[in-house]
Amino acid sequence: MTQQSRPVYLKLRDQIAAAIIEGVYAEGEMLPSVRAFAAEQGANPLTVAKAYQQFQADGLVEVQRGVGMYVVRGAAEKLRRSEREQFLAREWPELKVRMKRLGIDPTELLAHS
Amino acid sequence: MTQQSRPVYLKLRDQIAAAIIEGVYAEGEMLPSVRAFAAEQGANPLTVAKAYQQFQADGLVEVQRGVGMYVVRGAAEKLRRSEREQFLAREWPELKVRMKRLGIDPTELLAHS
DNA sequence: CAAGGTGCATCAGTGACATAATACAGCGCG
DNA sequence: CGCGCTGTATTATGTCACTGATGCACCTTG
Repeated sequence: MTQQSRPVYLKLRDQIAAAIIEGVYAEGEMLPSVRAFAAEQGANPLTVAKAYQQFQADGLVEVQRGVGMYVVRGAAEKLRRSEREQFLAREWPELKVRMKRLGIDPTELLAHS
Repeated sequence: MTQQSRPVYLKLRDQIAAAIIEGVYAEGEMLPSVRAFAAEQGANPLTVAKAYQQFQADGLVEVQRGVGMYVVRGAAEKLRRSEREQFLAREWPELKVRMKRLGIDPTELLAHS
């Protein structure tokens, strides 16, 4: 049967993204080192590095070799915008279809807030 | 960068589940044979069989050896209920948190219907 | 310079996934 | 019965994402 568990590096990636957006890792500040974060999360440093890499590629964090990775100014808002766009374009459409198929009314769900 | 492509057998499984709920494969009727469906989808018969297996295990389809797999009566509603429950319990909570973080107002999305 | 911290490149191992080639057991129909 | 269709069990192979261990280059600090 196997399973389909979300890869660790993606979980970490989402977790970090949320932290950046919410200001836990404020702009201009340093991200936890790959080793520190790995130890904290019980993961492998390389796996953490893989999660960090995407932010670096997107220009959301800057690497100072031998020092660490810093959150770029405007990263939080930039990240929020791109994630928002991704969500609306990719996930929401099929999500809406699926909810309709399951007989779920989105407006009803908001009442339980 | 790798990918994160959903396994084929899970895609097929979702596709079939949707078809059952929507009545494309009506109750009492026969599902496409593993070979036929495999040829149609460009997949391997074994992969299709793997997708079918879950429905069989959940008692949603019945196997008549040498004949084919039939959709059990009440399968559509049963499937809808279980999927609905899954969605509300597992996906929606974190989805709600995530939407809030991204500054997305669910009510706004309904306007685009 | 020496020590300890950073990220990162390289190589390797593991397991899920998909495909393939057969073979078998059961059923329907001519 | 014989043919063709069902699902399924078996075995094998190949691929690839994921994870991990090791070592290196770079920086800061004392």
